[in-house]
Amino acid sequence: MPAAALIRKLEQFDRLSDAERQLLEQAVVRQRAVAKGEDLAQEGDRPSESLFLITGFAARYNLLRKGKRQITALHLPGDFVDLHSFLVKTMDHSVMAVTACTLGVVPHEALRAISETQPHLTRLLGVNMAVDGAIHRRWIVSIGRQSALEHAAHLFCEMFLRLQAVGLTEDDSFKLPLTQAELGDTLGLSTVHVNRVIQELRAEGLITWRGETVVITDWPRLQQIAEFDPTFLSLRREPR
Amino acid sequence: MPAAALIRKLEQFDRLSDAERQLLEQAVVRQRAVAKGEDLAQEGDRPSESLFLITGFAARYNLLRKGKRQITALHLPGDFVDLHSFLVKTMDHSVMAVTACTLGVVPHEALRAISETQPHLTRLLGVNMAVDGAIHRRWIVSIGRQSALEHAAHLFCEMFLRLQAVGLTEDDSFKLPLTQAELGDTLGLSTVHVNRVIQELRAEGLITWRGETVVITDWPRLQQIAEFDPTFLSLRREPR
DNA sequence: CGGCCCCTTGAACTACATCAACGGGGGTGG
DNA sequence: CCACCCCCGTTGATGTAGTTCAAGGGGCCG
Repeated sequence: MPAAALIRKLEQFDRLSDAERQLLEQAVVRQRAVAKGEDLAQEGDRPSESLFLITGFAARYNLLRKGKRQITALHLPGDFVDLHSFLVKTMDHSVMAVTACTLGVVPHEALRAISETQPHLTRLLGVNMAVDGAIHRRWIVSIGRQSALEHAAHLFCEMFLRLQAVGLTEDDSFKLPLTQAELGDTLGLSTVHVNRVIQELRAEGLITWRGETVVITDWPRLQQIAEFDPTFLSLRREPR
Repeated sequence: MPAAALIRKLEQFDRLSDAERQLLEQAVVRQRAVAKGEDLAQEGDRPSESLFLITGFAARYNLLRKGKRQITALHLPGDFVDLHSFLVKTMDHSVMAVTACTLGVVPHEALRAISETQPHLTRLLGVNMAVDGAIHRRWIVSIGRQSALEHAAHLFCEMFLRLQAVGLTEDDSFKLPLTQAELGDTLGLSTVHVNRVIQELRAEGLITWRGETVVITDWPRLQQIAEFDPTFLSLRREPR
């Protein structure tokens, strides 16, 4: 069932019919494995297929002169990493495998076929893109107007809820397979400062983070510091 | 022809048939005028219609505790300000009229009808959302990893090309009806620093900006400083 | 004529960046 | 199996881009 992760993700937004589930299964023509650190796609590419994560973590990023890097999205199982490439044709960013990943491959022809005959499924893929956009906007707010501590707190809240929605949390903990340098490129901070912010979150008793395991030890206060409001994730199932 | 601005915008991406143009005209059930400074929509709303700009400038924004504001998108004639509300139901941000605006009102029922029977038009609305997302990502890169000067330069490049695409530039100049405070909320900077950055752009001979009129006096260098690559705007017409 | 906005300038402050260095753990090659 | 080394987290010291506070002046609207 290579499409299982994708189906679970879309079912966060609305119920799928059996027929729709079956169509999604058929749309996944093969799987692809990518090693940690490899690129799944690169800026400037004009791919003929879109990819979603079955297992692993991936990140969209852009590079600037002087080697600065900004990560613009983090993706986890069930997420499309480049659904938009079906519509906008040329990639405006690269995508890297943060951990080893397995991916489901959906040809653009299959997406086009869905868009021609499956309005409801098409809308759900649209919801998917819209939620990506909502997350992007919330990141803009965090980078633009919150302190490093608040911003980091917000990211932990977001990752917790997104992982919980796909069954990848355990009680108050989850796996976060990012280095502090990668987290810096996500938050727009230097590695050194990320380290200090993490230590402050720990010292305040808000989280622990050893190895890959994050434990949220004071959710209410973390949420309050981050000014986290989960609405933007659209994690409620309703008719669409 | 209340839908004219919208039609022109969608035709940036691909040709429309006469039938499609007519459907868009019918989808606009009325117009709405909003005074400068008023909100067109507010965070938490669950609107039953989407709005696009016929004339004027609008901005999406979020407020934080302590009154900090971040603008997450600037919109100009032809742009939907809340197309996603059709799919995600509840607004995760507010929208304000930066200038007096006239808006086209498209009921969600009309969008649903289009999604049921007009796959090509539906894809073009999807392109619209995807480009919004691409702009969001580029803003994340600018806020996160570029200096205030580079970021401001990038915004001027972006606004110039987007306005040019809808015929609102004249040679190298365009109207930018933003105050420096609003620009600060867009760039994630204080008003004072915006003022200094603008002065530096002027001193370097890159732009002039008096009243509402911006003139780009050295496009190549402005683009180079900003690391501006127009690809993310998808301003090429191709089959979708 | 009065009162706001809005732009502008100066001065002091601070959050975060940069530079430099070290220790531990895990993988790799000899 | 051991040794090396590189990546990753951590800490200290210093530098700086951007913030904050304060104040004045010009234009436009009531």
